[in-house]
Amino acid sequence: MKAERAHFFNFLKEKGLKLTQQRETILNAFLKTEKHVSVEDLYNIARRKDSTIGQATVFRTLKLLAEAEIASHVDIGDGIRRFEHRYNHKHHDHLICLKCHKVIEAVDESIEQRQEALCKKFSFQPVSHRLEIFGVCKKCSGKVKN
Amino acid sequence: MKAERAHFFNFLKEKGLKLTQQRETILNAFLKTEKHVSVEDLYNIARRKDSTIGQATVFRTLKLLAEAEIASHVDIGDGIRRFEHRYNHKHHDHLICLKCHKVIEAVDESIEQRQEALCKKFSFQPVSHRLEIFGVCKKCSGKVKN
DNA sequence: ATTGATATTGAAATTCAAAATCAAATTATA
DNA sequence: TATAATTTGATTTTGAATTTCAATATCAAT
Repeated sequence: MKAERAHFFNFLKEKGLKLTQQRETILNAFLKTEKHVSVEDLYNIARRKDSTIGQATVFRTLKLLAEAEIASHVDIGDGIRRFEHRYNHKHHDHLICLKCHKVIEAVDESIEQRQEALCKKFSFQPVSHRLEIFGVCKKCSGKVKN
Repeated sequence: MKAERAHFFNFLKEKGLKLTQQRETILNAFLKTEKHVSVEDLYNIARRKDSTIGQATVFRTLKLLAEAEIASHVDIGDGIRRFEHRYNHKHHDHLICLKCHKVIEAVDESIEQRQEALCKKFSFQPVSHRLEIFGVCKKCSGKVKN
């Protein structure tokens, strides 16, 4: 978490951008949560530290965090853009529960390898990828109804 | 294509819905194109057959086609919902070119199998999944610039 | 073919997240 | 601390998705 902060401060400096209280507050809030947050989610969290922070600033700071490769987008299929930690986090796939909306992060090396092979087959140079599996998690499949 | 039409007509009947000229025109237009179309794309295509058709009807008909499992959603990452053929089409992954936006459809059985295994590991019951690989296609990577 | 109950249509309005605007406030550098 | 540049937050705007509603079309039963 120290490293992310240093990385972000450096990123700002290199871009000629300024380190503001708001950006720091928002970064800290983002780093502290392990959830997949939307702009609004993080806005509500950050506001607890500084009630004057605006949605627009959260929106813009998340964009910067994505540029700085500290955050990345996640789409869990509900049309709302969410963000997750990226800095020093390995790529992973998502298992998304359709009932409780929990998101499980999973890695499978052999899937990754097969993807590479698939790309080679089409002479396609992969830049990024995403795998989302929608279904019912263990907890929810135990329940009788809903 | 005959089969899809029969399937859709049957779907409508079972739901107590009506077969209208517009729905038929839109279905035909959808079946004829092999592209990944947005509502607007299909609206423009369908309008060539019947200039009085409205966007809302195309929107609603595509929704019905998705319910009837004739169409399914594709998200190529630009925030616009597109649709592709689903009826009697096997599940496939997408290789999406970031430069020319071409979409390659690919299937890899071993990836599918590994996904199943991954779900088992988490006692997760998969319902659907999607794999999108973003990168540069063969054609575009040959070019010197852009 | 006609009827009548019900579904559908298209134009327009609404919704809602994402993005842009702008005057006032803040920051970094000299 | 003065200055130039960036940032902020309230607000507005955008644009795709979705809904509304009065007029129209469909279809099963006459």
